[in-house]
Amino acid sequence: MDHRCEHDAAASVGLKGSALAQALDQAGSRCDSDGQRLTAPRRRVLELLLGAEGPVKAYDLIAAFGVDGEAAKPPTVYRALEFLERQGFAHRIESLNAYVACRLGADTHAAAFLICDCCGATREIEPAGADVLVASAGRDGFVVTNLTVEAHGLCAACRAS
Amino acid sequence: MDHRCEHDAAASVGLKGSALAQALDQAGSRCDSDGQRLTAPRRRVLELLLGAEGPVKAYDLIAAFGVDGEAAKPPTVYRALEFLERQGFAHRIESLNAYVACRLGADTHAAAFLICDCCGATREIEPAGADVLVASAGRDGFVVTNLTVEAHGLCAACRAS
DNA sequence: GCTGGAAGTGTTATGAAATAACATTACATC
DNA sequence: GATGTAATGTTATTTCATAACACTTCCAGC
Ligand SMILES: [Zn+2]
Ligand SMILES: [Zn+2]
Ligand SMILES: [Zn+2]
Ligand SMILES: [Zn+2]
Repeated sequence: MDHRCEHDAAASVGLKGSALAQALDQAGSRCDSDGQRLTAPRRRVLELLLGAEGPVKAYDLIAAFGVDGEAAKPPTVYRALEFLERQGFAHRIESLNAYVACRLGADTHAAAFLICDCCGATREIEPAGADVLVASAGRDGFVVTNLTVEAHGLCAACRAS
Repeated sequence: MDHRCEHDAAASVGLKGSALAQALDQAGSRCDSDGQRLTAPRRRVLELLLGAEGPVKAYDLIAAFGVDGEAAKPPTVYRALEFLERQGFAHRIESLNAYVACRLGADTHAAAFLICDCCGATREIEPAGADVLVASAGRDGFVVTNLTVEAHGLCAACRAS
């Protein structure tokens, strides 16, 4: 789980400037049409996630929350994260105790991640094979409402070295 | 995640008596042939997991550790859990912060769980579709060493009510 | 059998992650 | 502008997990 090598974490680059503003506006629009409110703290946490280069710990969000360097109170951030997750704007990565902005857009969806245990790079992927599992569960009468897949391993860069 | 209904958690029944003893002996044998040691604390934690009816929290293991009702120290149990997971005798369920004995036997393997958010029943299943995902990751140069799938939803019993 | 190193354990203390509980404020609807 | 709901602010606490270091057990090689 920790970085055990000297590689650049080739994680998805965080959004900046107008790209960031645009992504936030998009989120705002989707909230509007869904009857949801992208309030200030929610927007701020999403901004931090979108701007980050990889998964972010809750307490790092808490520390970075205030524009003036002032920390937030934990519930402020945890509530925002809960909302963002519910709306499909963010995912929690259970095996890291960390959070990422969704990079696949669209609605709430099964989340799948490839997590390099060497450099820490984390990539959200289409959950290939998820339909098979959901169908298999359905045959037993189990209805899946939420599915998470977390694959740990080594990325191409770290394997090469 | 909490029990929100009055159903019996139709979880896998915990092992007792000779079945439990046999399972522990089997684990011991497998450790022997693998050059591993199923020491007393490891064996005790595995015993607690095998005897439980579902996922168990680490601090519940800590509290139940002493046969005389005396609690263990956290590192004792966490180390044992780490070992049991490494050997494939137990799994950590990330989305519950809880641990279960592996019910599929055999070696270390991808773990998949169906978790009923209503009654709490948790079932380990064969990770259908996992091969597809691993193959897909492999095409990108990512080698999966460890895969976890956690599906939340409603079990047949809870859906029926 | 002694011995040296590795693996495992005991113990104390601390750190990290998340939530409970309750007061207060914003917001839409009537 | 009254009313109810959703969201936020704030304090405190709970839950989960690990760091650090001393001590013991085990086994291989002498
Ligand atoms: Zn996503
Ligand atoms: Zn890597
Ligand atoms: Zn298993
Ligand atoms: Zn159920």
